[in-house]
Amino acid sequence: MGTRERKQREVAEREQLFLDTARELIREDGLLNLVMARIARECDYAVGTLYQHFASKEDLLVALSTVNERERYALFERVYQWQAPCTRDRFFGLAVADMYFVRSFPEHFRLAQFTHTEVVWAAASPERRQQSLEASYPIGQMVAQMVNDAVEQGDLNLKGLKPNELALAPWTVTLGTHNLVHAEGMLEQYEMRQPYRLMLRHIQSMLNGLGWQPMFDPSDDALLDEKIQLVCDEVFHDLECIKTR
Amino acid sequence: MGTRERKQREVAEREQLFLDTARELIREDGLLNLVMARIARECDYAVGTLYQHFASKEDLLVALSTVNERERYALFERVYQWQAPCTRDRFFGLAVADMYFVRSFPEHFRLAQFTHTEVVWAAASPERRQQSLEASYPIGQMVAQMVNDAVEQGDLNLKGLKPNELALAPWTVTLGTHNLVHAEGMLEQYEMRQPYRLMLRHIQSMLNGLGWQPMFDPSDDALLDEKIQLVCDEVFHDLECIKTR
DNA sequence: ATCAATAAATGAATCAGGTTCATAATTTGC
DNA sequence: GCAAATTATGAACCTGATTCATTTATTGAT
Repeated sequence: MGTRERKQREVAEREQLFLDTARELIREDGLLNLVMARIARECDYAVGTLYQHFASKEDLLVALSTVNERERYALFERVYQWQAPCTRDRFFGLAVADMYFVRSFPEHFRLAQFTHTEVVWAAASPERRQQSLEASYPIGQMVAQMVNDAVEQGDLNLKGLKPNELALAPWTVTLGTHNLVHAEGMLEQYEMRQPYRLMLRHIQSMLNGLGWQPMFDPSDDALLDEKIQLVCDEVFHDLECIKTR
Repeated sequence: MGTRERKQREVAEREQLFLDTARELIREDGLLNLVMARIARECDYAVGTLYQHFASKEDLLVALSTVNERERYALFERVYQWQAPCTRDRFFGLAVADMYFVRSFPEHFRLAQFTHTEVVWAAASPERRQQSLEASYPIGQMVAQMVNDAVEQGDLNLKGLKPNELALAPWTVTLGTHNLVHAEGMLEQYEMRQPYRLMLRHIQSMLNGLGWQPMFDPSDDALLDEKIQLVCDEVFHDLECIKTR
């Protein structure tokens, strides 16, 4: 009989329900206002049941971040599979994918930030931490592979860096941008609009600086639009196109 | 009589004591373990007295972040005053200054991140928020001025960007790096060592990408050392030189 | 179908820490 | 030296995470 596995499936479904509800509550009230009892109540379960799934609030947050990370992987994977003729366009696609990701999971950036704090990280169960790392690891591998592809095509010279070390450069640009976008009052102060469009432009400047061929004129707004559109059309045709201005 | 102003000074001194103690406690136990009662106890005051200075825990954190920000301004200011012959070296000095800053205030990055969260930001008093913005504003002005200087010298072309928009590029690189360095288990996973040295190299690549003259060969380790050393010697001679490897 | 054993669910009780506020101590003005 | 005003105090209150004794449901054997 499949009683045992039905049971397991039910448990897994409930866990997903808890996580989905938590994400929704975070979206509504913010990460810092998330209340465990509220999650349980919304799902019509007792707090104790919630704690049967998650060792602590931190444990739940790491689990949630892991789910998001898998979703991110899925988006990056689509770019990875994209048979673009130009290695640079393909890599640039990752930055665009990142924008699709934040649109769907606007709270992920802050959440990931939070879960990777020592205290929080330590308060999650070892299994959760393991799963979290396992979820983000392949992203790094994929990115490294795309860098390697470019090197093989002769479009890029590592100049002594490891693929991941080179990829760190654009990574910091996206991360830093998320950081600023989420910082209340920060960009407003300097009257910076369209931070994400600026991000894409700066990514292009960065790729220029890394010597990734062919060079790109970052001041050519129309060309940037074109490159963004290319990714939207060829990789994310089923999703509503992102807007950068 | 100077009774009134003596009183004011005493109050200001106590506020500083609270803030210094808070910073120390955060350094010891981490931001998330900061306990208001503990701050008061360490300073031999009652909690109520602490709350006479700060409207809430968040208010205290914003105040602390502001103090740090002023310190950062002081470091940047030194770079700004530096009469370097090369506008690019001078701008690069800001990134080096940032490293001096994180060395002295290792928890500032996370703190600033936290205080600029909507909930926290909203829970601080309007005056604190105002002061916080006022503390970071001149940094932006200074950076923008350095960009303008470079444009005037003919070392840089804004290509349609405002000075702050251009400066955003290296800013995101530093911010993203802090982010990753503070993310438990993240860089370790990809075996990335010397993240801050990589940061400086990537900053140089970014400046190349932005077309800031003269160009720099980012693969030249000795040259990078030289540029770092230059800033340490000419701007921060009184401080122990930072190490990037 | 019934019963004992086992597993799972429950939510009241416990505990930690932020915040308040009535009371006590101190300072001020006269 | 005294009343009023100011400031300091910390016990009490409140919210929310976590636990665990009790209740309820499931399983397996007869």
